[in-house]
Amino acid sequence: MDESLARLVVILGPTAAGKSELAIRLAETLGGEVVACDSTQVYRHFDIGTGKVLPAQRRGIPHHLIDLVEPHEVFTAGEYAARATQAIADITRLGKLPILTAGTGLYLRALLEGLSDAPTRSEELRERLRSKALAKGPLHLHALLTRIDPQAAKRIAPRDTQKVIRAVEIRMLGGKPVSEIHRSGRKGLEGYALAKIGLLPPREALYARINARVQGMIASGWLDEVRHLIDEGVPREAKPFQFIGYAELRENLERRLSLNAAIESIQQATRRYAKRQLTWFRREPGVNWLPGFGDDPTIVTEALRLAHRD
RNA sequence: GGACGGGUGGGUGAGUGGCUAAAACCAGCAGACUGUAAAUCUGCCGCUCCUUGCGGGCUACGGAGGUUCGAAUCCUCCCCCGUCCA
Repeated sequence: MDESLARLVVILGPTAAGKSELAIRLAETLGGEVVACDSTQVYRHFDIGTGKVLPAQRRGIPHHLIDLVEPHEVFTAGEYAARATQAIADITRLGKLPILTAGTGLYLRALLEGLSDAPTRSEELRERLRSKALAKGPLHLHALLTRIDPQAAKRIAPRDTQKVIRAVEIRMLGGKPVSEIHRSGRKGLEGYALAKIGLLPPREALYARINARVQGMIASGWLDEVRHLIDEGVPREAKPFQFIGYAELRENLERRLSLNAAIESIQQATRRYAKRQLTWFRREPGVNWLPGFGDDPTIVTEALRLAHRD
């Protein structure tokens, strides 16, 4: 492999597979720093439920791209890509090895492959479209998209209002059909030799670990965290309150849901999330899949070998 | 011992003679996804066969019989569960 390229290790896999732990181990032995690729960990104050590695557990390894914005702010894949590119360059310049822990497929793709030059989201336009969808039904918006951008409409399910709105937005703000914009420039990350390591524990074991992890989060004060967020006035519409668990626990605090029911529902949502992550990552090219958890010694050994090989 | 109510596919549960392999929901599986992505959305979901078709066969609504051209649905007996009375 090209000696002039800087190395970049990417650890990807479903939630609870042990990405963070593996990243720290690799960082310790290879002289690296961790860069999170996780859409939820960029939010400050939402710590336990998002599975952040807290400073005390980082064993001196710097962690980047965590706690970037306040709960009421909107964060986007494009912004992530820009900041991650910067962080990776900075780490490399210091002579350290950047190690990405990727749970959010879209963010990883935005970073590695880049995004097309499409307009960023416009809250005003979205508000208009959303109320229209509410008044006339989700299919109405799709019909509108079919009129202004038939190609894009064909690729989006009529009821997928979120994606329909995005397509309409691109078409209206960008002045060109979505397909045309997507065909144009897409600048990905360049200049790095990638080592992609995928964690793929057996499904049953993964689910068991997810269940246990949710219990563990509760035991370590997740409810207090949520109570505190509410007391601090974080509005219920704030984006991070959509993350798995936060809505359920708020309901529990409002006495509308028993703790057991909340826990079960969180475990279930997390299992489904893990499945969606696996579906996404399966298509990721060039991944070296390891059949176990990131804290398993044999997996660590394998991962070290893969991280070295370039 | 008596009186009711009930036993349906992995779960909850609708169906009360043919349009029913059996609604709906959940779980599960598979998939899509270029700025909300821990989001949003789609498909499959008894077994099996093939020429993959609104295709064929088999099995299925507690058990065993019966009525009927036809039964998850009606009748008989039995088993189990719940509530109430003794």
